[in-house]
Amino acid sequence: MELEKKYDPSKVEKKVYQKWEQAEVFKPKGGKGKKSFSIAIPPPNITGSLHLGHALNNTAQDILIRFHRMKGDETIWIPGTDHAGIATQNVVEKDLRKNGKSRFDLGRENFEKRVWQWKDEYGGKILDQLKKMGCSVDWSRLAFTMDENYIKAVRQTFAHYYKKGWIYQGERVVNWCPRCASSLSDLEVESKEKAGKLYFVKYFFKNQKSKIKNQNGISKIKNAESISVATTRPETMLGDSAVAVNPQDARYKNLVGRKLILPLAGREIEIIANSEVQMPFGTGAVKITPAHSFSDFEIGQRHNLAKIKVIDKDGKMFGDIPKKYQGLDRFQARKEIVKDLRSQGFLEKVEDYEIILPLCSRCDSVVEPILSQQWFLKMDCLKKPALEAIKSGKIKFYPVRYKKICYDWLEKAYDWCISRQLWWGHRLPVWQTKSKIKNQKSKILDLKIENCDKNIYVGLTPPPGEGWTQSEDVLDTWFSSALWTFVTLGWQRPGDKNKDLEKFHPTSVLSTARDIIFLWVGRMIFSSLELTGEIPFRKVYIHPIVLSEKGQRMSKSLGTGIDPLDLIQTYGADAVRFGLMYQNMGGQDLRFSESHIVASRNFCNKLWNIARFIGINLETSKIKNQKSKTHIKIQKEGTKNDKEILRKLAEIEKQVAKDIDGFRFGKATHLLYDFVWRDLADNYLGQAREQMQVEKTKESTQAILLFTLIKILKILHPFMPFITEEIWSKLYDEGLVDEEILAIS
RNA sequence: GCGCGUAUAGCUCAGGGGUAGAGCGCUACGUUGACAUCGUAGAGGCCCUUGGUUCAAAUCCAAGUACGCGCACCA
Repeated sequence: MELEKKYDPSKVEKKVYQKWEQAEVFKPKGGKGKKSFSIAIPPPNITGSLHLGHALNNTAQDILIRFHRMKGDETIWIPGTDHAGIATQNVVEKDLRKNGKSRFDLGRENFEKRVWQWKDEYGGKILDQLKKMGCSVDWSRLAFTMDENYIKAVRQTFAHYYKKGWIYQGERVVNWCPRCASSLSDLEVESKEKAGKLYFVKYFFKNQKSKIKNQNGISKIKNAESISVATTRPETMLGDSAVAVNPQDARYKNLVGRKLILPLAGREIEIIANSEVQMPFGTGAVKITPAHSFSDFEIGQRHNLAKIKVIDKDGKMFGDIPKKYQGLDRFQARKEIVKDLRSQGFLEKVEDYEIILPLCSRCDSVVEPILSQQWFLKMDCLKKPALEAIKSGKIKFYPVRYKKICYDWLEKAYDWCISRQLWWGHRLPVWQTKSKIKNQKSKILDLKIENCDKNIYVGLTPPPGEGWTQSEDVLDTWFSSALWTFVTLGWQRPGDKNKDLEKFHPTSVLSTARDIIFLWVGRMIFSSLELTGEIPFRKVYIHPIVLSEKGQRMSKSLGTGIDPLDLIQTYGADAVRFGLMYQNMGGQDLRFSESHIVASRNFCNKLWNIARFIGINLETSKIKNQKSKTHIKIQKEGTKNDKEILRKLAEIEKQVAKDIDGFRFGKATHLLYDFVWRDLADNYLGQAREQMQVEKTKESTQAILLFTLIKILKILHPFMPFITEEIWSKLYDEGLVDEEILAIS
């Protein structure tokens, strides 16, 4: 067997991948008594290209898949991409802006077309990257969260919830991003601390009204009877409908019920008692703005206060407010209002204060709590079985600490705002009509439920008849990705592919990063349990997040990102895979160091040269004619060295299998590295050289060398599939192994 | 504020109750040897701090410090 002196991945990888594809080795192979093993890939967003985190995650999954496939399990790994509503919309808008255009210039329909173009381009790139990584996914089952059947499944799900009465429409305060012009879920909001101010504003009692109105100077109203409130957001005061104090607060006890005149606006508001007010904070009196604050909304509900909107969806002041503030940007308005409060004597003092700014996780704009009409999904009934599945251990977490994190979130999750005011995504399957419905009980054919209610129709297809308009809103992107494991396996899809669902669901493993435990993992669990009656996966593997060597987040804009494709080009896919796993020791983060990729590249070459050494020293003609090529009589005849290497080899095989099973990829690669380099190359190869000089031990040593090579290729294959397959093919060409393709041997 | 994670060589990290380990980097030497993507030799460590357990602690326990992450409506 002749091998070139150096292993050159660029000559091998493409060829090998094509060979696998042609032989259809990635498709599940059934058989009697076969266990099934399945993974649905966390579908990458179509926003751009894959980063090192994806490379790590996909390598981990490919190791699992290849390991089980070689074990003889019926194995499937489903690839796909996520339409990623708000994220994708934003990148496409950004792209448009380069040409000075906005989505409004295109209009909704053309904008959607544009995003589909984007999807074709970038979705394709992402899939190509999976190939370059060597991922053994079943391409015949490629999925996208906006495939035709996926759309149908999403609508079916919406209708299902709606029928159960778990979806409702309501006017609530939601996180609103003025730039994205959409509502956001809590999980899409990031909090950042920032230096700000705390403004102390005097609200005067009603009987002082005339005095205030005639007021020009500060001195005159100084003695007027007033109550002081502290706020970080004075611009919202125009929407105040009360001032709240703690009923326990001796300072204000007697003032409850008194009327105040709202500064600048001149409206009358009341002092109310609320036990949630923290007495030590500020002045102990807090202004209540039900339309622009989550907590104030709650208080407002309880006290039946007016919800006065003063900030519009574009972030500008509007509504029933003094003319001079109309149309002002919210931050400009704050300046103006503070100025006016000061000049009119309402501003008592200003203190420095660290405020927590809510920011849009997609575009970094300051999020505005705004009262608006949205759709919600009730969590009460959905979360119970999910909690049970986690608690009971039906779903296991690796590392185990994430179990509690997921459980705690789910336990206190409240109703999920599922509507978004975007153009890209699954439009709500809700139609409304202004005209009176003649036949209130008109049956809905495709759902067979009576879902006409308040002129609302919910169904898979538009309702019969004229005058219906579909909701402009789209669903939160996680509403659809929550269905990923079972929709990709054919849930609600007619035809014979539904066998997949039976065979492969629940999936075996979900491998993902910790930052989407809430967004995705939790929601998959309750969605799957409700819709299929099954858990979506048995094990959840949470892999470390890949940081730069300095500990920063990998990010293109920071210049800290590393393109896995560049690494693959330099070092080869196997080296990138092995190097990433070598660093994956199970911590919550991983500081990526290229030195380990270098080491892995060298390791590949080491392996190559071990094979070369063995190839040179084998008398292939002899072995070829043996019935079983790896059959060797080592037990009795072996030297001390032989026994030692074979014992270690057996140990490694066992240990690596255990480690893969327990998601200890780092440990497995360390073991393999040390065995191959130290025990095999450094020690045994030298010993073997000597043993082969002696006629008595020559033949058995050759047999052991071949046996060890074959074994180690198999053990290493899930980690470094290309080089092992290439060496294997050389062995096959020489007639040293029976099976043609290592990946399924 | 609450919770979680991490702390070992210049860097990235293993290990683990009893002489401190790897890769990368660095220094010196070495190509007839499967491999210079290699080999041999070497420099380089209060194993975060303080207590506790122990014959013995880098390791186990507790507290502290630093850094990172997550959650939380304190206006």
